[in-house]
Amino acid sequence: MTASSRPLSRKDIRRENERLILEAAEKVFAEAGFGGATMQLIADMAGLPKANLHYYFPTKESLYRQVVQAIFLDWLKAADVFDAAPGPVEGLGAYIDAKMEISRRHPAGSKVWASEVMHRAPVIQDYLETTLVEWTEGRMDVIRRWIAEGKMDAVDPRHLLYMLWATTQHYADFGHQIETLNGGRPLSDVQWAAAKETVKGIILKGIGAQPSPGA
Amino acid sequence: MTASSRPLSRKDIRRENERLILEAAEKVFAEAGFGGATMQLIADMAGLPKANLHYYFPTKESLYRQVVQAIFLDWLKAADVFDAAPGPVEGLGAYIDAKMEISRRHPAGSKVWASEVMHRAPVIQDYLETTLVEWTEGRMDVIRRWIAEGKMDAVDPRHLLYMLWATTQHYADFGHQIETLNGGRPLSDVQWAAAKETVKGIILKGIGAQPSPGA
DNA sequence: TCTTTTCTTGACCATACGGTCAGGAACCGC
DNA sequence: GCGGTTCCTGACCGTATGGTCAAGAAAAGA
Repeated sequence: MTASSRPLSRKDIRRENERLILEAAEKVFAEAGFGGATMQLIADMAGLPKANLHYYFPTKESLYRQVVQAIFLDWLKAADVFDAAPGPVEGLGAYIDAKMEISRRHPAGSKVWASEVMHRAPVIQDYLETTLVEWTEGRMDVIRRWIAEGKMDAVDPRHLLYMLWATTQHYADFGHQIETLNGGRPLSDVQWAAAKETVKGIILKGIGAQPSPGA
Repeated sequence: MTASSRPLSRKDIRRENERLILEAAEKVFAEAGFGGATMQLIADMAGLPKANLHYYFPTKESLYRQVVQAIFLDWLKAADVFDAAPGPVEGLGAYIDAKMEISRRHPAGSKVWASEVMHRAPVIQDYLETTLVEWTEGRMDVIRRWIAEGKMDAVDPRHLLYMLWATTQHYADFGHQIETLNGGRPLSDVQWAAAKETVKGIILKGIGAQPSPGA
C-alpha cells in the first residue's frame, strides 16, 4: 500500500512466508491438535493458498515437526539462568519467572508441546531421549550440588524439576480453565504477579532454600 | 467359550457394550485427541463393528462428551477427602495422594481432560462454568478457614489449588516424558512413593502447614 | 533482453472419515 | 409359539482432507 513496499528479495520472501506459516501453524496446532488441524485452516490464517504451504513444507508432519522443534529450543534457552545462579533462591526463582513468562507470552507453544508428549511424542521422541535427558541430568547435578552445599533440603531433584515444569506450564496449558475460573477474564498483571509469587514462595520455602550470603 | 456364557439379558448387553465402547474410546481419545481419534479405531479396540458404536452413541461428539463427563465426576468424587479433614496436613496430603493415585491408575482420563481444556473446552465449557467454579469456591473457603485458624501460611488459595492440580496431573499427562526420562521404564512402586512424598513434602512445608493437635 | 530459477496457485485426485440405512438376528412379554 | 422390540452389521454415501500438478508470474543472472 505505502510506497515503502519495495519488491522483496527471494530470501526475504522465503523467510517471511515461512515465518507466517510457522506462526499460523503453531496457533492452529495448539487449538485443534495435530489431528484436528487442517492445512486449509493454517493457510487461511497465514493468508496464503494451501498449495503454497506445501511448497515450503512438503507435508503436514514436516510443518508440525518444525513447530515443535522451535518450541523445544526456546525452552532450553530459557533455562540458562539455572547454571549461573549461586543458589536455589536465585536459580530456581529466575527459572520459575522465566517459565511463567513463557506461559504467559507464548501459550500456544506450550500447548503444542503438551499435546505432542501426551500423544506419546510420535514426532520428537528422539529429542526426548537425547537432548532432554542430557539437559535434565545436568540440572539435577546443579540441584544436588546445592543440596551438598547445604543451600536447600535433600529433596529428590527429579521430582522437583517435574514440579517446576508442571506448575509453570499449567498456566499455559490450562489457561482456558484458569480464565474460566477467573470469571472468563484473562489474568491481570496483578494476578500474574500473585501467581508467580505464590509458586516461587511455596516451592522455595518447601525445599528449604537458603538465601545466598552476601546478596 | 466356557459353559458359563449364558445368554445376556438386554440390559446386560447394553451396559456391557456401552462399557466396552467408553473404555476403548477413552484410550483412543487420550492417545490421538478428539480430531485424531476415529470411530473405526475405537470400534476395533472395543471389538465391535463401527455401525454398532453409532447404535449406542449417535455421534462421535456424544461419545466423547460421555467420556469427559465420566472423568470429571471421578475427579470430583476423589476430592471428598478435602472437607472432612481437620487441617491442611491431612486434607491436602490425602488429596495429593488421591490425585496421584488417579494419575497412576487412570492416566488416559486425565489426558482426555487436559486435551479438552487445552482446546478451549468446546464440549464441557458449561461444566467448567458451573460445577467446577462452585467446587473451587468451596475448597478455597476451606483453605481460607485453615489460614484463619493459623494452620498454614496465608498463601493465595487459588494458586495453591492450581499447583496441586498441575503437579499431580503432570504424572499422568506427561507420563510418557517421565517414562522416557526414567530410561524408558514406567515408574516403579518405590519411585511412585518417592514422587508422592516429594510433592507432599514440598507443598506442605511450602505453605507452612501445622500438624493438627492430638493426631 | 533473454534464460533460468524460484515462487504462486486454481484445479484436481485418491483416500479416509463420520454417519446412514435396510434387512436380518436375538431376545422378551404374552 | 408369536408379535414386538431391541440389537447387530455389511454396504453404502457425501464430504473434507492431505497432497499433486502443470502452467504461469516474478525475480535473478547473463
